[in-house]
Amino acid sequence: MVEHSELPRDVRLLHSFFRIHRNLARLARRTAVKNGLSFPQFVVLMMIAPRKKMTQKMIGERTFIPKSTLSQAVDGLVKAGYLLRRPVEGNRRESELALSKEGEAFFGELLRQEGSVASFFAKACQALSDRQYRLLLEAHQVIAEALEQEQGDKSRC
Amino acid sequence: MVEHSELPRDVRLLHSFFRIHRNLARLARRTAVKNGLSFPQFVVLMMIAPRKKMTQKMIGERTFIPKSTLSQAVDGLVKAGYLLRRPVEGNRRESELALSKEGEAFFGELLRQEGSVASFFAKACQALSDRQYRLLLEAHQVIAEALEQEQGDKSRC
DNA sequence: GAATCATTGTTCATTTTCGAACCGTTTTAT
DNA sequence: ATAAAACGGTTCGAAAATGAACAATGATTC
Repeated sequence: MVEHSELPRDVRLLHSFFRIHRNLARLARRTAVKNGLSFPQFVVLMMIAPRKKMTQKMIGERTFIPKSTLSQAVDGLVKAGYLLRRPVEGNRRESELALSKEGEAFFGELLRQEGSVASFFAKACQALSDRQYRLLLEAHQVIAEALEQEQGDKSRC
Repeated sequence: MVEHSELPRDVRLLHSFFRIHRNLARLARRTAVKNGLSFPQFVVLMMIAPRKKMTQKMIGERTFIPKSTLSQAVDGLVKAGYLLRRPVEGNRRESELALSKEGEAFFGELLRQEGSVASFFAKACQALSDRQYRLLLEAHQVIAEALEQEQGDKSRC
């Protein structure tokens, strides 16, 4: 194992997230494929599920999925009957996407499957104390905001 | 904005990581492409940089990059002169990969560029207190271990 | 109100990634 | 010692993801 403590703080933070990142990607992809979804499709459902409806534009802004990819992913989900697509009222340019009954059932079931990403996070969750959990979410919030700003920072920390 | 606090703890944790995940993927990909690397190639360098040398097998185990993808990524890096490849001593099956002088310089420079993933994490880093930073790494360690075990958990938390 | 510009989403050609079959090497079993 | 199985890595065809050009709509300016 590499001696991470020798690395600068920022690089170490990057590595820490990278490790989770790779695991998340691996587990999410596995869950998606097992259920006949592409990875972007999984991301779209993940994003829309708690809100029930969103515009395609909004999904693009939040997920950073390139719009050509997004367009195709959404198209597949609509054809599969998991999403309902219609133009936004009073704006024929944007599309509004809503989770269908079938989509809701499908995705709920998918997350509940043994071996799904969610099941692993359930386990991870149990390994954290309440306090750890709360502080983790707070820290993530701060970090996400930093990553979503326009410019990075050259100075080390 | 969705009312995340209504979601179960595990799903909320998943969403929290997902947000960082998408940002990390976006920024890392941007940094990679800007420097003529594919995403897996970036991951390989990221992994090998602090250790200087690793076997290809080891990289595969830690990154979860499919071996066909990994093989091609490594091949490109070798051809570009960033990695040195030779069979492991006493085992003609595995290959040992080492960062070349050029590779080290290249990757170091890449991380230092304005707008690189690392620069964004430097900024994020500054937004955290020492205590937050320490607790974050601890929590990540616990979570990564849970994700890397064989089986997930069906029960909620 | 016509012309120009910006925005949202789609299409399509290209590039990237992946899984399956495969090859050579090492290990295990008999 | 030989056969069989396991392993690490590569190759190659198929599938997925991407960027660039485009079409349709909406906003802005003169």
